[in-house]
Amino acid sequence: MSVPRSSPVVPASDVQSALQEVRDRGLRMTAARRQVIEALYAPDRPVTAEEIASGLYGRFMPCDLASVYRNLEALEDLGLVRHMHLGHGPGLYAPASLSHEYVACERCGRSRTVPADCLALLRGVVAKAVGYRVSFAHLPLTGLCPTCQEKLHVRS
Amino acid sequence: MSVPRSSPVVPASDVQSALQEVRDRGLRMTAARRQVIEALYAPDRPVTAEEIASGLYGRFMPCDLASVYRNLEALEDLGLVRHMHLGHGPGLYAPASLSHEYVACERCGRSRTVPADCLALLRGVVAKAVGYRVSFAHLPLTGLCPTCQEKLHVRS
DNA sequence: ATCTTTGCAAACTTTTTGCACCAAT
DNA sequence: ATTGGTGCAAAAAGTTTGCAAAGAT
Repeated sequence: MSVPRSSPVVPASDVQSALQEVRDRGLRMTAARRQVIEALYAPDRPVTAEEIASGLYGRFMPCDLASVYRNLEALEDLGLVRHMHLGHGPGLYAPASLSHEYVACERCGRSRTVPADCLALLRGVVAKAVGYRVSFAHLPLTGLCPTCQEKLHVRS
Repeated sequence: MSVPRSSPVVPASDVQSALQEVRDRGLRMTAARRQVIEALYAPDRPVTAEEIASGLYGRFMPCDLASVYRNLEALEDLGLVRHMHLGHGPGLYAPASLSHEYVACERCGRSRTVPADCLALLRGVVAKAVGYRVSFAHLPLTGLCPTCQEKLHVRS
């Protein structure tokens, strides 16, 4: 026991197993690296490198932005982290262990997860139509969320 | 009668009507603006601002990159142009009049168009599953093209 | 003559890289 | 004692902005 660590909201097993995985793969466990990992698992949403570097609004110790990027790349190589782009603005990083994909609203930015069976259906439709095997991880689906559809009077 | 213009490959009507539209909307027809418009319509694929500024590999007169960006923004405001992102790298611009969307291969970069009925099907699936009204214009679908699937031995 | 638009240069944003020092193993 | 990782600073890469001069109307 004795886990007097930073964030109380974190699903401990995920963070812990990520930390373990990193050590097992022979990477050194430094302060910066731990902050990056914990910051990634703390919120329930993808975060920017800048947010991680700044300590996620006081929840963690800040560390250098370059180190954050280098760590994110290392973690991505290990398959623990993935990133996505929403067009303009910085890239968004999330634990790869979260097996779902996202739809993001182009207007308000709110994103939600897409159930796996829906993703499978989408892949089937595209595969049949054009033969591509589509993924929704690096460039997530985007569109208008129900709320913004109302605000913009989008019909049906 | 007397159309000694730059590109012979262009579907003339589109370029011409775009040029007309711009004039009709009260924008001045400058050399730089014409180059941007013609360069957008010339190739059968989305192009980068840099490509346009450089004269599209000798096909058009080069012009300043800042002017290209300003013109692209103006044309986008007019609804004549749209742009999309493929993650890393520069944005890609295309005439908005082309009513189709794209799937891009994450590995080789090759992109092809997605038939409208397939897009409608995709929208239906997502709308039913999560209520979002998805678009594929700003962030196109990405995945692996059939060729790259083979090369990577992706099953089925 | 007016007032957009241009080209150039500089700023800005996001990400990468070089390097000397530090610290995990 | 190694050598991987860190912080800092500078460089890239893509895009935006300020401004005086050029040019379309």
